[in-house]
Amino acid sequence: MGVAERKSRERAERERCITAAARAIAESQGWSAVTIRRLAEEIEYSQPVLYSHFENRDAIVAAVAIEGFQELASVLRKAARPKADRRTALRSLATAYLGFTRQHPALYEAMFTMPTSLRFAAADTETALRSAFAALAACVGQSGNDDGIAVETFWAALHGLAELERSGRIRPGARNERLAFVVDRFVTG
Amino acid sequence: MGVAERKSRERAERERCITAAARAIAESQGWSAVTIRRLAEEIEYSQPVLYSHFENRDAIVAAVAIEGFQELASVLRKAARPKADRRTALRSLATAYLGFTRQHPALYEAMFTMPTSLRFAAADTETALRSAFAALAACVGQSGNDDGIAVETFWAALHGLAELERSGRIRPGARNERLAFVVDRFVTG
DNA sequence: CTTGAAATCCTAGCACTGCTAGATTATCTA
DNA sequence: TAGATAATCTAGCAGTGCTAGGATTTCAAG
Repeated sequence: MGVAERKSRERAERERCITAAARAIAESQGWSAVTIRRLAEEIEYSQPVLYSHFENRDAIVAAVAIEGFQELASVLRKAARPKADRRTALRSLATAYLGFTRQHPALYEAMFTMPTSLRFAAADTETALRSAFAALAACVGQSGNDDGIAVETFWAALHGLAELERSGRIRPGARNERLAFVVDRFVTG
Repeated sequence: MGVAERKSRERAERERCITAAARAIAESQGWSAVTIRRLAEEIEYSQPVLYSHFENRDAIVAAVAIEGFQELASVLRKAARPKADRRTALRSLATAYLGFTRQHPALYEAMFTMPTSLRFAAADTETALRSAFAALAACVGQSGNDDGIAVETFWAALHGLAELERSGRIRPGARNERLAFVVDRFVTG
């Protein structure tokens, strides 16, 4: 009896629709426009249906964030293809990271700025986050026994640049100079 | 007739109470607990009175953020007292910055994470923000004609560390190592 | 094909939010 | 003391996340 499979497939598809709608609305009108009623209207179901898929609104944001971590990991892996020297490798990585944050600001917001409960979420979060971090670590590497200090710090520098740029606290014109500067600090790592 | 002066003094005092209450509630229960009704109850006035002081809720958050920028500038200025070498100066600055973010997480959140409209706010924001930035620049300095690139990047590194640490994305135990690492990258600036 | 159970879904509503119009009260001037 | 002005409150709107309980559909057994 394939009826159970069909139902579960339809459920999965509907769940995909919910996160897709949430992401689309957030990216075009901000996360405050992502309301349960709006999402329900979008998928053409009543509001309570959403709560059979997600525990609450934050869980929807978290689901989108996990998507984001997976995509970021993929982007970083592609950017970290073995390059000639360390400088161009780091530059490629940093460019990819900052490009991602600029192309998907709402997604990045869901990943880092929004829900404080995300770090306690399902194991998916952990693995997706670790995957993205691993992509960073593979490129930044660790000199001697620094135990990932360099990777964490490099990540923090990129994240800080992304956030300050997004909020308009640093000059957008000097973007490339800052990128070159931060890469320069880390080539001799 | 000092009646007008008294009234304006009382108004200013009440305004101070509002931001103080907002800040206190935010720091103890998060910004989501800072509601207009709650603030009204706190200052023992009805809700509409708040709107004779601030245009909307965001303006209250912005007012708290400005306070934060002023305090951060003060903290950084104190930490940037002329030291022997550049390394200890940078280390003192970074320690002060990260200490501030840890001691006033909600305040820092209002300053950087929360309202996207803050950068367009009153001139007070600009001056307060510039003041804090100047305190950073005075210590980091700029080698040659980099036009503040080093300062912006250093700031971004600190901000990134603060955010990733707050959200539990990097190990809290390695805090000092990261601080030493980032300072190390910038001594030869 | 019909029937009863089970899964599915929707209507209606609660408590809360930011915000505001209009009535009410207090305050000061003449 | 009377009138005008300023200050304040009451009551309510539209919207939010979320949920209980009833209605509907779906499916398996007779």
